Amino acid sequence: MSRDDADAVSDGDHLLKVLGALNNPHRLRIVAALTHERNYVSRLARETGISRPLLHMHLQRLEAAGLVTSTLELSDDGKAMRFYEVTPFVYQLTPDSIALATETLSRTGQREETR
Amino acid sequence: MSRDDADAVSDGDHLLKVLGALNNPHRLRIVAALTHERNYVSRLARETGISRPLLHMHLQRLEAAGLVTSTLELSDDGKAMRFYEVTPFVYQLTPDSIALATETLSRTGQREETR
DNA sequence: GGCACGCGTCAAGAAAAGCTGACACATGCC
DNA sequence: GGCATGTGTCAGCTTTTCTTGACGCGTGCC
Repeated sequence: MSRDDADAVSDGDHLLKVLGALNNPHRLRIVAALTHERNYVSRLARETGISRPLLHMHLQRLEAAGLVTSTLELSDDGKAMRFYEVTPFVYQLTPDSIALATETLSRTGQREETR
Repeated sequence: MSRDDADAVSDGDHLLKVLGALNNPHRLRIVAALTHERNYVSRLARETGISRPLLHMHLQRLEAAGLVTSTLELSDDGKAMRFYEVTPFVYQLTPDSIALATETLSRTGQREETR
């Protein structure tokens, strides 16, 4: 992760990405589930009732926004498993923090891509 | 608006609506602009470079989420003008606050409609 | 080998969000 | 009247986002 100043959002594009990552009921549930315990995708899929391909995509979105992280681990019986866990993020949303973040927002409707 | 406990989000559906309202560069700019000064739509449209129909729609979304409010006023020369201003909202986004809000989230992918 | 369980990806359809260009209405001013 | 400025709405197109149903790959176990 490249940012430690989690509070007071300073980068508009990043804020937008976080908002986009959180703007979905499934993803909120996923964050909630991972807050209780780290988990690997197949199990998380079963517990949340989300299909694997879909869950995969949602996790990607969350990870791209830096809200969760993943690590590939090997279970006792040799299976590769990807574990996800939430990062301890803190974002304060107020008119002022938004006004501030807006100053560092790239042009108009430009959907930012951090490839 | 029906909620005064702006901090600590407790209602999942409401949180989702706020996130959705903020998840857009134009709307962030609008909030920022209104933070500096209240404004009426036509002028705001000129200043932000957003077309009126579009701005209108964005303002509706923001208002529906309770982030801005509007009042219809009459200018000196008798024209009806709709003024918008931001509400002093405060939302804290953390894994825990989200986990909490998730408990009061309506079924799965159900996009809430507060008609 | 066949089955269970993990990982991941792709194509394609369905649904939601974003945006534009009319259009309608009202008032004040020259 | 004609023009400027304000309000609002609607139809329809474009772009994103969401979602599902195949696939492919690998390992351990009976």
